[in-house]
Amino acid sequence: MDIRALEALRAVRTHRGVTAAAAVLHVTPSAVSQQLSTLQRDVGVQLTERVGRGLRLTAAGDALADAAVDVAVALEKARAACETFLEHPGGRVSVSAFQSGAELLLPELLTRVRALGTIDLELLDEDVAQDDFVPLTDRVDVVIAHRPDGESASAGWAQSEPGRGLVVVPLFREPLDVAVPLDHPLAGRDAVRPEDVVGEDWIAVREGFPVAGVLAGVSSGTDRAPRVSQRINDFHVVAALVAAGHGVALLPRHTFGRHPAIRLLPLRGIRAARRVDVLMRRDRAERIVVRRVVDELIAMTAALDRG
Amino acid sequence: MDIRALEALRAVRTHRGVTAAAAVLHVTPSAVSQQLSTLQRDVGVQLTERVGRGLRLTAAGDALADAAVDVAVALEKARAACETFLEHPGGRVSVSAFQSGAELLLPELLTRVRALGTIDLELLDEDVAQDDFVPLTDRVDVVIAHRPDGESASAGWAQSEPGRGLVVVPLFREPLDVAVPLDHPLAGRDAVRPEDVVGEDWIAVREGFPVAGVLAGVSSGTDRAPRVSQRINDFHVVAALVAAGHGVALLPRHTFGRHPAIRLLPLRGIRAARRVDVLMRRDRAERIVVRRVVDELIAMTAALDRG
DNA sequence: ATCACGCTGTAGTGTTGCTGCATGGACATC
DNA sequence: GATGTCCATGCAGCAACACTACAGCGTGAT
Repeated sequence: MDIRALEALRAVRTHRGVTAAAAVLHVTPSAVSQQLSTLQRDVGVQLTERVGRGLRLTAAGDALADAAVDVAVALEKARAACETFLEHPGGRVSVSAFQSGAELLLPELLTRVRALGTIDLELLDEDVAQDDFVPLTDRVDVVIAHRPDGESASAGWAQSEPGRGLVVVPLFREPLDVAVPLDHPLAGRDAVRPEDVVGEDWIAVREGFPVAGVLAGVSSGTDRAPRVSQRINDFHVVAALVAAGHGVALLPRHTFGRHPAIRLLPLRGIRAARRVDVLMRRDRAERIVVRRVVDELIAMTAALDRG
Repeated sequence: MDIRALEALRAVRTHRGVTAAAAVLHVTPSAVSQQLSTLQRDVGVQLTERVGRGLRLTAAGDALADAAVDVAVALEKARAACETFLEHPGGRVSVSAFQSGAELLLPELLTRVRALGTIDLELLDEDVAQDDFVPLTDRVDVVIAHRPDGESASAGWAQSEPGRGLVVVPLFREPLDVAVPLDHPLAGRDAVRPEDVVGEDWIAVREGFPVAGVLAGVSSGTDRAPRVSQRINDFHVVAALVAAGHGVALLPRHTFGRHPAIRLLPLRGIRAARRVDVLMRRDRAERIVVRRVVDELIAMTAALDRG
């Protein structure tokens, strides 16, 4: 029973296919396919089944993939057991964050981790759809992700059920405020209610991306649906559009609270917020250096609302 | 980090040397040595150190070996997870027992396991010194071993501390009675006391073998040491010698209670007994078929004194 | 009907891990 | 103090394994 084959099985599950799995494992699909077949021959049970032109794990394959997580965790614990005898646990840790989270967190994180000494961080900004955060954990040690407030962590992140190989560490809750230009009629207000702003032209994020659904909550207290005039993912572009008077938008408070050309108005009456979490593969989370990095993130965000 | 290398590390620890480890792994010492060096290069910590002309694990190596046990257990759990989807979990299970235990248990065990169906047993009788039962678990799935009564399991079996990779399942406690020939002056008694028999000529087992120390307990209540005239390990030879009037001996009650030519006299006043345990490597114990076999052993001996 | 996509075999190749043997250090014996 | 034995380790050679490249085939989309 080969470790690499178990790894391949996990990858096929999370990425729903041999080809995608092969990509993250940096091998050809043929190699993954062969690993699966040898694994299958070894255990004597059907592990995968064709569905359409794709592939899916059987119940046995699913169980084995779950067990494979424990194997990977045990292996990483073994490595960690040795690292405790090293005076300077070094190594490379990759961290990815969605765009605005990266802006808010990564500079200070890099400063703090540099101060720790021997860990060298590899920062990435990955702007992906909501469903693609979890697969990212196969390529990146620490994934900083966000999701709409209100969902439970296990509902927000697929495969976060215990044993499924995902560790979720909540960092903070960040309110989403209504951004208006400085010369907007509401700009002088301390806060707004949904009915105050539901009639505006809205600039939203693309469908499928995190917090896209939050805007729908604005209309929940009213009888109208918000009118979305633009769909822009980059919050800085959104802010520039708002500043220029092309509409209003929901923007994260901590990242854009000090923007000079727009005004952020808290929403009263509904919970408009996103939650920022750290996602990790359970085995990666065992690495001491990874733990250190996450500890820094927790310390950095301790002052923020943990909600 | 290779599984086989971790396995090699464990073997080097239990067998105290590269050569002995290589023997149980069915490879050359050179291969084991190379596995250790690649493992060492991988983790970056010294794992072994020369001591005399031999080799010993460092603290780091010891910790890694402990962690390696968990890896092996996780791997075996993975295999077991697949086997639950198999309707007939089959496979080979090897069982070894010390000589008299084998005589008492193995015939019925074989009958019972045959009745279960697809498991094929590989029986072995291994008469080894007390310290050599634990290393046996590397070659045999289920080791039936015995030890003097009164010792705790962790004292009796090296490496049985939690995490050390050994599972101990107590089976039963078997009294050791004084065997005398039928025409012996004491043969009519229901029981004897140490002072009754301490002056006899004793036939004992060789030093270092299980229950060798129990005879010393006979003299504890008296001021004399028992006179050992012969040292014979095979209980049937011992019984024949006793029957021929060449001395008395301590023999296990359940195995020799019905011997026609000797009489077994319970010892009053001291606890003269041995304990029979099942020893397994933790990873081997995870196999479903191994569990089945052990369950049969437990059921077979349920009627005996579990002490 | 054609194309595109995805998984799976097969042949070829590069790497890996093992064996066999020689070396050097450590303990025991004479 | 010299010799022999035992044990771990390095090196060369070899065999087995795992991956890549490519072709084939089934499925779904255009």
